[in-house]
Amino acid sequence: MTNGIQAPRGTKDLFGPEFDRFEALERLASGVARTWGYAGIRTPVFEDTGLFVRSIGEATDIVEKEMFTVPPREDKGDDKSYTLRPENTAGVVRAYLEHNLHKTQGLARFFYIGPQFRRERPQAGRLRQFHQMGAEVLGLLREAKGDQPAAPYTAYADVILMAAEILSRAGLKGLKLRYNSVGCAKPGCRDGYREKLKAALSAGKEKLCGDCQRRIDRNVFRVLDCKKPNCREVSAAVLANVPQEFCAECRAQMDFVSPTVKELLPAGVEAAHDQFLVRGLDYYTGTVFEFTAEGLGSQDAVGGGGSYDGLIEEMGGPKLGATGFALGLERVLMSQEAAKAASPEAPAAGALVYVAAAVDSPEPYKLAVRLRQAGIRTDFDLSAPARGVGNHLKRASKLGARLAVIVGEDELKAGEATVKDMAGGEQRRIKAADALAEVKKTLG
RNA sequence: GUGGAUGUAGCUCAGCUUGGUUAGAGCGUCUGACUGUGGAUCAGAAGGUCGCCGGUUCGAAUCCGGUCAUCCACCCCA
Repeated sequence: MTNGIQAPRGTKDLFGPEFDRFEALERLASGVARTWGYAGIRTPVFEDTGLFVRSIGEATDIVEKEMFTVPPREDKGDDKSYTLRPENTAGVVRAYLEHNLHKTQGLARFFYIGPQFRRERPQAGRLRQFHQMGAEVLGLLREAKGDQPAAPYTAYADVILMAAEILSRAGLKGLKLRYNSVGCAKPGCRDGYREKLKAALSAGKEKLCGDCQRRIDRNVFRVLDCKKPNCREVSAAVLANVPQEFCAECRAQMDFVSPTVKELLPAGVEAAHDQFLVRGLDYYTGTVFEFTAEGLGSQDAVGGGGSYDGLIEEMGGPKLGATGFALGLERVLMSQEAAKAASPEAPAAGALVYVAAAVDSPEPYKLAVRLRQAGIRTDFDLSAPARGVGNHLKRASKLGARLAVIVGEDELKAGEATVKDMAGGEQRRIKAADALAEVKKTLG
């Protein structure tokens, strides 16, 4: 067909077996998100242009040259400029604030699935309308306030592990997780490192490509991301001499996330700290990450994300942290097909188990992740390091949990866990190692 | 696009007619009673630019003007 109308450049029609695979992946992703205790959200496909400029950043490639923008219609007295969303985090944060969720639930966990739009030159794995599945944890208290303690770093690991779970269940081969810290906006953190990088890279400026020479002033970190061999050589030398230097909190975040994620990642997913990893959006702080897989050509990232502890405040909200990820569904499908993987079954939405951390330790969280990885819908409180048992049971009952698995100081010392039936109230102590089997048996 | 109504705490609303101490209630949230056991009850706490801008006034949530937003009906439409 050469003379008629065709789908716009960079878009595609989805039908037949492709539609079925797409739908199966959507079901898998939302099924996993639900077993991890995340609730769904759909935000508008377009938003005020300013929302993206403010969140993603004025000097980013996305905002500078890749947005589909509908200009204002001044003749109709309309001075609003709208833009098709290039990503979904800004919309979710906007909705979180607009509906005052920081006041009604404190910590919110959402997942979304939907089309995103970027006006780039299409290539394998890069469309102008593409689809993402993502998840966000919003409302992490960064420092203690009154009788509320600061949130632990669990949430930052949680989103990585959930993304890994989806990709792994999707049957992708050669899954690799790379992570890094990009520092935060606190004085002396990212700023200090940025200046040192700038100075060091400027010294070897002539060897860098034209783009990178410009990036030194505009956005130094993107130099580390350049794929050109000369630039890589220069940045490798620079990184060897200018070690990353971030604030205590950013380091602590990484010190928790790194071992926790490595221990709990699904089998077959490799993980490595990669100081070259940066992100193309300005709102990221602290730990960032990216997943790559086989079968994708030059665009080999299937998903990525990280924390964005400054964005909620930047958008006019309170000082609360957040973290999240997004997966490119078309890329996941490409990789899935290359791996000749069959469309996997989504985990069934069974009864809810609540894991109660009554002691400040990573062990209860690890237990929760293992239950989820076994397909059991499990809720875990990411907002506090530990709570009293009564407080936890109140939450469990409000969430409608069928079972509560309590790990407190006694249990931790003994290597045990208490499994309690929320309806009848009966409970028993078991070996922590038997918890999964016990929960499975009880749920039938 | 036309007409009507409404903006007060996270939610539902009272207060406005007749301007006057520190703007209230119920629900929700958090904390405690109950230092490791939930749903009930009781007590306490947090939470507000009274949509925004201007005017009148000694004084405005309250009166006046403008503006923005939302809702309803009509028109049109998937």
